[in-house]
Amino acid sequence: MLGKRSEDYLEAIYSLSRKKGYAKVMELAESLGVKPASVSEMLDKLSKEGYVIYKKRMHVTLTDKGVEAARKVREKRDILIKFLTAIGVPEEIAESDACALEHVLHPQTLRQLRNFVRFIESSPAVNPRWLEHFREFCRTGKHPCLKQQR
Amino acid sequence: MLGKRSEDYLEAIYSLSRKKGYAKVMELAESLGVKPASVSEMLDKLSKEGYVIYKKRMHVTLTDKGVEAARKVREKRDILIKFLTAIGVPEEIAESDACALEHVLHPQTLRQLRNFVRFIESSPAVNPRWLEHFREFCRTGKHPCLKQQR
DNA sequence: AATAACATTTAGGTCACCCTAACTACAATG
DNA sequence: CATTGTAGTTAGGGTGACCTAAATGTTATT
Repeated sequence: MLGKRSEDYLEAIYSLSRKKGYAKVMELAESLGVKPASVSEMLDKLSKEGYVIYKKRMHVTLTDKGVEAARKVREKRDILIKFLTAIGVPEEIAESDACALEHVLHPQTLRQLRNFVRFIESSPAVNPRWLEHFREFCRTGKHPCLKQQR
Repeated sequence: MLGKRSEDYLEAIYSLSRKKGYAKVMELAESLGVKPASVSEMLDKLSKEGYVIYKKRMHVTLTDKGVEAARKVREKRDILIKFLTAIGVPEEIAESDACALEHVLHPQTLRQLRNFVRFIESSPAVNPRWLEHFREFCRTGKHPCLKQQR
């Protein structure tokens, strides 16, 4: 089974490939915050496991299996980013947290998050009332519906 | 710095201590899903680092430092559990996911999650309208406000 | 083509955790 | 009080992911 970190590598290869059709060791090292030696190593593993096509000193491409895996990762990540930014986490942080989160969540949990994101997105208004309220709550610490109470 | 797994150990010790005032190796192994040998080892480490008081073959207690650390973990976990169950993740799963999540989240993310939980809790109604709507959305896949549309 | 500059790989570690198997301390019971 | 069972420890390994330093292959420049 695909280790947690392997998924990150696949996703990184996927992203980098979108432009040029392949990825290089250096770029991967850079984008994963890791030394080239580690990438080299990991690529061997991924290639043995059939996720990438990789001959030493050549560039990397994903196999079909690899693409599929990478897509799944991307999809999860997107849900998480959307959710996190919706509740007011700054983009930067949302992205890196999403990265970390996607590994550990139970599919059911992910399903609910997906639901939640869809729920927000499918709301009649661009900013549903309650989301507005939430934002205000974050600013003021008070639920706007309780303003005049107490 | 306290490794991810160390936090789990501290939290487990904390929980087990609540009743009897201390924890035993076996219980910890059990509750962490790990063999006693591993616990023994970890306890040595935690004690060297000043989080627990532990003499071989005696029971374990947390130092003040240990309690503080454990409390932080518990607090994070609670927020996460509340949030996850609020969006409809089953209790069981929410608990184990919360466990995994607490390690990886940026403080800012956690802050927003905390906000979100408080927001829900401080709502005038026990079940705010939108939460009802969300539940319905989960069941039916449709946003209730759009019922008669298209 | 020779050399310099850069990209990649290899070899040999480290670190945090976990495991098994064999051992030891201890308490309980006959 | 000797025996047996249980809790805990030790020793020795293993794994995954990372690193540094020293090759080695590749490309570009003169």
